[in-house]
Amino acid sequence: MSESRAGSGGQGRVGGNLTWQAVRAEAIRRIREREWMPGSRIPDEAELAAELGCARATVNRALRDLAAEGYLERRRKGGTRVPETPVRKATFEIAVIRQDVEARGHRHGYRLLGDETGAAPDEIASALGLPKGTPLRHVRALHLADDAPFCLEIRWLNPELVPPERAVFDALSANEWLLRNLAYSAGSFGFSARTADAELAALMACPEGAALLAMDRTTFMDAVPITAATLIYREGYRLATTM
Amino acid sequence: MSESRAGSGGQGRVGGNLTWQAVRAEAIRRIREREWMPGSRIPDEAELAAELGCARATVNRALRDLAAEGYLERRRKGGTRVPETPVRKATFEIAVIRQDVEARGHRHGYRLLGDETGAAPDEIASALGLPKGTPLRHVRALHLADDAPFCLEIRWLNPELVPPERAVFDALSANEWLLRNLAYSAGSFGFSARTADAELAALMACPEGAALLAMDRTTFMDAVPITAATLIYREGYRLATTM
DNA sequence: AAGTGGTCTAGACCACAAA
DNA sequence: TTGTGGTCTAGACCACTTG
Repeated sequence: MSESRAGSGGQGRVGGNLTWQAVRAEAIRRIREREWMPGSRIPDEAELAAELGCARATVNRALRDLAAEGYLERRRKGGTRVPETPVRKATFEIAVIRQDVEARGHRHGYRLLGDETGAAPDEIASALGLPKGTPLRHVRALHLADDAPFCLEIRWLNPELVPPERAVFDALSANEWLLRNLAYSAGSFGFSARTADAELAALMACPEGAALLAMDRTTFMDAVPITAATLIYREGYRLATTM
Repeated sequence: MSESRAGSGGQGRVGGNLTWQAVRAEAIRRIREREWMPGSRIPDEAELAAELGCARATVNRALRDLAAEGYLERRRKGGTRVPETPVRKATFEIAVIRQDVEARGHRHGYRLLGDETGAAPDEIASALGLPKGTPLRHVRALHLADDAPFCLEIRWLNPELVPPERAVFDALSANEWLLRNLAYSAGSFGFSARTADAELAALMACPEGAALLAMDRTTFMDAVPITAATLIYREGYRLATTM
């Protein structure tokens, strides 16, 4: 999705060569001004290249980028179409919690709450594709921002990949250890809202009944489960990104 | 990033040519196995191309893809590095609410709750970069899934771009009208949790005090504000994606 | 069967930022 | 200044899918 978007001066011609950003901009213009109607097929790459006066590869780069952003749909032999109702894509940056805290101008603190290995709850095991009752390492920790609770980290770990002897989370959080030591290859995550029960309220220093943002993730390395985690953020937390 | 990830049989050689996916896979392997250490610089494109036996453009495509995913950091003249603490990127698909409902196997329903134009609250005006008191169109609507409340849409609209005469939201939601009619070029969005007050509880048919997931967005077309919106989802809603 | 996008190559020039 | 990534070109072959 359109990285630097720099080019020679920004866009347009460079002595006769159109940049892919310029092609992209022209395509967006045509979509926005209904020159290319929703649902209709647009000219193929070779045609556009000839019309715009650039190489087909340049057109390809631009249209591929737009397809990744949801502006276009492309299929071999089927051609390129403007979607009836576009599904726009937005990118989130999943940073380490410590960095998140520091980026907000706070001092990061960390407290390990618990770390034991035992049979995983059924829902966790199934989310990781493991048989019921598989032993997993269960870690709970609290991240602080200027000494105030910021994020509760609740996690189940594959003990074979993250053995208690090798990976100690007294000072460095599992969140950070994993990101540094295990490059995951696949996974999923989601957002939901959760009501603070008495225990949560005590931990997060918020009123019982408060609404907290929860983010859950599962990650795998080549189909081998690494971890299932839930991160519960302090009251009022907002996770944001730009498009 | 990394679209189809197909290639000739998946990856690897095609009679002597490495695909960019194969180069990508090899790079990930070297990162994961610490052949390329975190923080260190990796060989430049020309070197890798020679080593792997492919064109530099192929290496470029692979490494550019990895950089977009957060696996690598690239800078001109600075070379390509493995980040100390990677910031992984994940992509969300922002679909029309109706499609979201239907994708979950429900029948979508819609009820317009209100539509008036008046001075915007200060916080809304400032989020859109408008002077205090700018008149905006204020629309509220409820989306239903099988007749049960699914999502409350609260929105402020730029009346010049979305005039009440031209854009009527009796049957088609503003959500869908906008996506169909105004391609936005920039914006931001965020997630947070919100407690249901009495009014919200009544609208969403949930207990007062329930935790609801809220998503807020602002969108612009070439720096011209289009809309600021808050979508409040039913209790228990989870917005998910994969990486 | 054939059309369209997906990708590779080899060579070239340029922009940017580090040395 | 100069090394490294960013991009363009022209030509080629291939893969997927639709007719």
